[in-house]
Amino acid sequence: MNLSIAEENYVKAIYKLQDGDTAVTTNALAYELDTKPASVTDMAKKLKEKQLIDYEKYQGITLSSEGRKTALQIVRRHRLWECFLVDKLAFSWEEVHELAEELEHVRSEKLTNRLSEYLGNPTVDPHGDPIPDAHGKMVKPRPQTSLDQANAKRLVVTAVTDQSTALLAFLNAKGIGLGTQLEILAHYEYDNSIEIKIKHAPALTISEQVAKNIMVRPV
Amino acid sequence: MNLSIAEENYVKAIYKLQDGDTAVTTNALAYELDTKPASVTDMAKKLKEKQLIDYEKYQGITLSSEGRKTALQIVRRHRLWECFLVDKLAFSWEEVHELAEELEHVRSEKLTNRLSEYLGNPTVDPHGDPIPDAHGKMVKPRPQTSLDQANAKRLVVTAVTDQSTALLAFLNAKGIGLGTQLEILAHYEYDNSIEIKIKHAPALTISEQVAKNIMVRPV
DNA sequence: AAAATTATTTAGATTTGTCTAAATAATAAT
DNA sequence: ATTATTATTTAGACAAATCTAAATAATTTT
Ligand SMILES: [Mn+2]
Ligand SMILES: [Mn+2]
Ligand SMILES: [Mn+2]
Ligand SMILES: [Mn+2]
Repeated sequence: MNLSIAEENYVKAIYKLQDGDTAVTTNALAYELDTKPASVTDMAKKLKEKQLIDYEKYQGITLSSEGRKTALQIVRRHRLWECFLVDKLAFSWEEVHELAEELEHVRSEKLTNRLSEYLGNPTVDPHGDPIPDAHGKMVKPRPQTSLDQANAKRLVVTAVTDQSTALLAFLNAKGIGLGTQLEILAHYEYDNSIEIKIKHAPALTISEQVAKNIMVRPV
Repeated sequence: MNLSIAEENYVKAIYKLQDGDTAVTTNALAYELDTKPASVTDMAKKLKEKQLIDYEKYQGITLSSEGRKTALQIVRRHRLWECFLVDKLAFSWEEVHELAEELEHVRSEKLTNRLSEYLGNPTVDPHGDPIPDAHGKMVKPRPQTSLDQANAKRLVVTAVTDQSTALLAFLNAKGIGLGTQLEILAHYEYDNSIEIKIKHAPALTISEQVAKNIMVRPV
């Protein structure tokens, strides 16, 4: 099956939005891909034709098993390139998504596998997201919760769910990255902000919105 | 100026075919890009509109100075990725052109420059072709001639002009690569074939066609 | 200098991916 | 149970990149 770049982007977006077997809505997909619902409907028909998705009028979209396989390959390439950019070319984590968005469309299994090997077959990308292996298998991430719901006091950052440049740049500024260890000093119930302390740095307070997007596990 | 992948491929092909200020013909470009002359004419109008080429009906195509700048950037990216694939991912020289043909279209100066730096700012690619620097400047290659016209007896291979997989695979089989030192043992005037000797290997005879595509200089 | 050949361009279609505006379906509010 | 709102689809259009077939220009041969 030879997919265009546009088709690949749709398949990847559906994969991202599909939670379990809940169908993805036309509007959600349009918003994610920064396009119009009418365009999504058009593409849905094409992807159904190619048997990458299950789709019935007004019923939303789910990936077929073929579609899921395809999505995992694209995600694999995306995350491997992100690793390359960060580990080898010294890009920072907020710069790589956009570039990987293009690099992911170079469809060569040999290239992908060589790249993976060259990087030491990494299992997570610079944002803490798991990287599918050549067969589409991902390591099950160790149990993690968002920072706003963490019980333990001493935590380590394992991933970031919102990967917008804005949030990542904010976290950079505050010295928070993957692997950063932190301690919860206080929860303020007024706005659900959280006071945390990172080693060798003054305590700081972060908003609920930020805390929701930081994944952590007990250290 | 935001160019599509198709437009970039045209600009690069024109750059490749244009020898000095001789105009590139519609047919030559169609053949190079594996497309039809009618399509070339269509694209010529678009590229002229964008001021990347000079073009008048029936008069052929030449790059404008803007077009030349653009072409050099694409060539730079292409050749850097080829270096990456060979030097870092252990691809062999006949495999990389096709992949670089896609990677070259990721337009990020930062990525390009970081990649160059990571590779040690190479000045020639795996086929012996010079790599433009960030300003489009290339090292002037040291004087070289094709093997069929070489006078000296002891030579070193500096480049290959035909980069088809067929030729490169043939050269691999015969143990000939960039930097290979060889000695001319005989010219056979019957078919202009050449007998050569590479260190630690039996002598071999290569056809005129092969010899024409191997660039050498005296060792 | 015609005639024949080759090169190039035009005219008109097609495919892909997108859009706007209008129609219809589904869902929520009264 | 209507009505209003929201979500989705359809109809029709457009730009990009390509094609085939036909027309025209340029070049070469006789
Ligand atoms: Mn993408
Ligand atoms: Mn990522
Ligand atoms: Mn290309
Ligand atoms: Mn090359």
